[in-house]
Amino acid sequence: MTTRTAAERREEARQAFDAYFAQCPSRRLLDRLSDKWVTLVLTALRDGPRRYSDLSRRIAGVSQKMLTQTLRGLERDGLVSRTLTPAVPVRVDYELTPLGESLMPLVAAIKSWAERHIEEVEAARERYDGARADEGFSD
Amino acid sequence: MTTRTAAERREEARQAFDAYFAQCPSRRLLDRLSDKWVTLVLTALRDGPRRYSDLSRRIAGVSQKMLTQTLRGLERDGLVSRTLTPAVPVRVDYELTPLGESLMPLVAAIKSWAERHIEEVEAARERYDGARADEGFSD
DNA sequence: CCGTATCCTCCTCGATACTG
DNA sequence: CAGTATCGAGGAGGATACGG
Repeated sequence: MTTRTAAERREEARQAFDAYFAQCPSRRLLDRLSDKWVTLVLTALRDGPRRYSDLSRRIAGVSQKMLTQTLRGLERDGLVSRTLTPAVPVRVDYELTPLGESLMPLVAAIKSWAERHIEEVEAARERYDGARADEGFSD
Repeated sequence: MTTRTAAERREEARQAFDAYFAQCPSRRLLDRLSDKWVTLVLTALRDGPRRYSDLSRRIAGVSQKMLTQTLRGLERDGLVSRTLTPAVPVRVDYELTPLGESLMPLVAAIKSWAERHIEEVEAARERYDGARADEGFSD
């Protein structure tokens, strides 16, 4: 039996792997942090609560959709808390939770590595691109 | 005078911000690490050099395209080195550079935070989703 | 064995318009 | 002020086929 082709078996393996991979804690964390707006929002909240409109102004170029979506995600994950003050007009404040705070050292660590090593990376990149250019493409 | 609309000014701001943001070292690092395959490749190389075909087997579900693309990127950034042995058939080995090695503690730190706090995140998530469900959507 | 080139499909994100 | 709803463009990534 096994009328499955190699392609089919591969496909199954991929799906099983995806399912497993989606559960991986480090992966979930990286997926969160890698989001373009997440670290910016977290950083904007570092010094205390901020209003929605405040965040929207401080974080240049963010659309309403992405800001809301990002905040919702962070709230859902318990990294940020949302406080609604029912007045007219309404007032909404966002703030880091203790869990969110505990993440900040990690952000700092990333920042630190990047600052210490970015020049090496840039240099490597130029070497690499330079080498490519040499090996003649010339059309 | 500025005949620019608010939308136009916003667009300019966004582009300027994008350009600035793209330069940010932490961002570049996060963008690299967040790539689905990067951490897997780095981890697969942790214990020494590996052949291309070896990596392709160890990393379930990766396509040739993505594996090559990932390795090229890492090589370009100086995190991984590529050694070609001209035989028939060819043999290619990949290995972490010292720069690449220096990144591993960071990966470990992420792994560690995730493992320590993932349950809090999951719990928060269930609370959040549960609360949503309560506030009656019932269409 | 180690790739590159092409096509094609999701899926994310921004723009826009509307609501409590 | 603080969102939600909808739509369309663009890019990332997989399948497939071919080259050194």
